[in-house]
Amino acid sequence: MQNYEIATVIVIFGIIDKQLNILLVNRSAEPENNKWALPGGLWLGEKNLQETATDKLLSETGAKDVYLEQLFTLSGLNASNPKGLAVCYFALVNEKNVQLRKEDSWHPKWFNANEILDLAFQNNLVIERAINRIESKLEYSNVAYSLLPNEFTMRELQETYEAITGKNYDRRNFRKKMISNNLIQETGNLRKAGAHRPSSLYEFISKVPTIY
Amino acid sequence: MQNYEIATVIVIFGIIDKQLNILLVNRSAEPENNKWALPGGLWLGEKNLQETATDKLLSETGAKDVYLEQLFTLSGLNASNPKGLAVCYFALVNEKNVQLRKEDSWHPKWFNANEILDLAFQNNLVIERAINRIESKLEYSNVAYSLLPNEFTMRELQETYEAITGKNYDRRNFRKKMISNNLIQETGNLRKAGAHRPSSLYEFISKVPTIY
DNA sequence: CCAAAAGTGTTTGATTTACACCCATGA
DNA sequence: TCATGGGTGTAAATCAAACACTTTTGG
Repeated sequence: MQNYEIATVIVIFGIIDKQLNILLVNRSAEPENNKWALPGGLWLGEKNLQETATDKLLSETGAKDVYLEQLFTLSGLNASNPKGLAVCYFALVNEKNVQLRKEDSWHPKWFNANEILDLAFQNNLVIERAINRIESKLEYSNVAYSLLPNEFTMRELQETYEAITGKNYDRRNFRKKMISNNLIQETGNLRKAGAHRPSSLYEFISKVPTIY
Repeated sequence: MQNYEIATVIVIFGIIDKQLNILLVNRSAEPENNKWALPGGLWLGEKNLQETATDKLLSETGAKDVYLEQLFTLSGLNASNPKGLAVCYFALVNEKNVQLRKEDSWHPKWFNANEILDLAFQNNLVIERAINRIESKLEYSNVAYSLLPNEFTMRELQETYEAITGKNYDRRNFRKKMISNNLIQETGNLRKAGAHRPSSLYEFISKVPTIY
């Protein structure tokens, strides 16, 4: 008789070159050996689920205090064991703070979210749902804080939003909307960056995840 | 060493006397013996999770083909076993079609969602999240189909919405919004119900759950 | 003809969209 | 002084909210 096999799986998002990217690992073990897959690990029941996912995220990226939200739970994680469960999460990290584990035999690597190949398990489904979720939370929540540095320009914020939704926004309207949202505020600092007017820097008013 | 204990738990909503109600059972077993709790059962890994929840819903209410959506998964289901997981669902049923199991020693019973007592496990949290989820889906999805009969009046639809959100709507604006939503259509039938103008009957155009 | 609920349209305000010019800086 | 990106305001359109009278029926 087979035993329960419970895994946490994380869709880790980052923005690279103004594009939404996802961190994948190349499996060096059966099943699905040598296929690209979402990072994850077995849940042993020693910690709670959220902590397990947090730990996995930390070990994979070095990222702490980032947005991490549960997506859903899938059964049939693994075709060879019907008693498999995958508890799926998604996380948003500032790619600049990420240290990938070069020595890792699983070769973690960023992939453009719009060009994801055929992944192991049901990972493509998980990614699709993760992207839907982040898009729907973008407008009314502060999720994006976790993708950006503490201070950022309005343009960087806009580019982050555009990377996620794939849409382009009018600069003036975007600014008005963001400010009227009461999610961000000016820090009072300026950033000089070349032969043009310096830009004001903003920060998120709250960095506490809002879960619905 | 303790073993994994994985349960599915369901928040079953119905409208009774124009109020949002939730089906609870009175536990007749340890742990939390004699406390009210959400219905649920152990997942044995024989079927997938959704089917397990569907089966539980059927056995508890007799309801089939209803809206059933996964909410989230909690660890620490059960204080005595850290390896416990609760995969939580919520379902919407038309209370008129429900047959509670009178002979059941767990005495299933409807409770007004606004007057829920102190429940076993983390069930109060689960209910809170379930109510949030249903409210946020109400406006843009067809979830309500599952709470209503196939044909219903505009007023019944409005009362259903009001029961869930706790708000009152203007009849004229509500009607306009519902029709412009493209979720419902007139069936062409009328219902005569007393000394007043008969009401048109409506139906949901689609009864396929929309999951985001 | 009266009581009861169903059905309907318009006006107002709020929100969202579209759109173009001036500002501060470095080279 | 010029090129570059940063910053701002207004008009039009759309959407949401407020609001009251007429219709159909049964008794």
